[in-house]
Amino acid sequence: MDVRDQILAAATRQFAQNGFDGTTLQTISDEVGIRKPSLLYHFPSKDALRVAVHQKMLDHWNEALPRLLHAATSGEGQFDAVVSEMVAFFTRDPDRARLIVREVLDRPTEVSVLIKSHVKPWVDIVCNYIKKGQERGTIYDDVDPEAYVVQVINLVVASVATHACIGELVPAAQSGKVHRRHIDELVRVAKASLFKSVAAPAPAARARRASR
Amino acid sequence: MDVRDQILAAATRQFAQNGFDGTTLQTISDEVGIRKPSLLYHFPSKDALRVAVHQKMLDHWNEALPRLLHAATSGEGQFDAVVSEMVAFFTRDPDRARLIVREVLDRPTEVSVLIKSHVKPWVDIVCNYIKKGQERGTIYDDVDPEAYVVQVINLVVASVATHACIGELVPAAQSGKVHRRHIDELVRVAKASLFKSVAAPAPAARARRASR
DNA sequence: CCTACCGATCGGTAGG
DNA sequence: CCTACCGATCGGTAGG
Repeated sequence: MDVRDQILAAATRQFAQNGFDGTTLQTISDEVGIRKPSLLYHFPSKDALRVAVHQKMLDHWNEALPRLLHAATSGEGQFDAVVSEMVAFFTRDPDRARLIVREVLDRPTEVSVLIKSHVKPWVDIVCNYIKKGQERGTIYDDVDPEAYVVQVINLVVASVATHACIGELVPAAQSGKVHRRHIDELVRVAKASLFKSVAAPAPAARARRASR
Repeated sequence: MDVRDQILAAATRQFAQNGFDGTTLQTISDEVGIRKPSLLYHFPSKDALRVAVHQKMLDHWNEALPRLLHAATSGEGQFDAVVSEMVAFFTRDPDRARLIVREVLDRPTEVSVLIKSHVKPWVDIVCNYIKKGQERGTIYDDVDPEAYVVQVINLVVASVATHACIGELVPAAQSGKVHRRHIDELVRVAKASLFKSVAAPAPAARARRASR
């Protein structure tokens, strides 16, 4: 891996973990194994490094989103695909979620314009899908499409970002994946508040009931 | 208002807005109208000030929670009371939500032990209520009580904390309260994914449908 | 990519 | 509650 990518990786980790103001160019340089002025040769300022970190994540996101939105086409399957891929995207590297939440808190106005240009179009697509479902009668009539989508995104990102801390309230059902219960319930809440047809409980839920 | 409270108020606002590391004792002193060493007379260190800020919020919370949990006793009413009071508590001063989210990100292990001692007992109470509802048949069988409660708390706090930024994706239905749609949908999602009986749509939802 | 160095600002102290 | 001041560290530059 070339030096520039090492710097980006270290910066991403530390910005997510300790925040932008809580991170110094010194600690990033230390992690990479170079001197501070060498870092400033690759990125002209701390702020330029921050922008580069977020640009890289945005690129990842813009590449993943269209693929999954066009992958599935049938009713409930599409919804599962979108939510599952979102969860997968963030759980694969929880620092992504933490980074977003921090940026939303630190620079709300800047993130707001970025959301309107990059996220809004995708939200609208899912909204249209929900409205069609309402006309077809498969989706609850009193769902507020825009607000619903925003809440689900909010729920997924916040859930992953805070899981390391909050997740300990929900002990693992068994060894292995610690956050399966957490994520399963998230998906269940999102679906149960959207689709009229209550499908048969998922295997995980059935197993849980059996063990009580 | 005495000086100590002024310092606490200014610190709360700035910690929530710019984070702990993004706030300096100088800017807090400036807001209060005193010199930095005078601030350090009231609070021995920056960290002591942080602890005091969080202690004050925790006191508020510990005072509000038992009152509302014992206020309502009947089925769906109790749930509404708890969620509504939670939303009210945080929207009354959104900085409270931002402060919590920041602390969860900045000091996950410390917050974790605090949650286990101060929040866990209340979560257990709500969980028992959910389990009774499941036996009685009023609550969905495949709800995972602990995970559900954690997700709802997560949703409320994150929703309020990020509303200033994310909320702009959901334009106001009309003048006045900008976030009514946002909050209404939050409560709807929480309830629709819990209670089997789908009550008549709320007035707001009916009005929204009529306007389409 | 390094050494050497800079002004500014940080949290905190001395002393009144 | 103030003035005066401190060592440490910050982001960043000069120059090679």
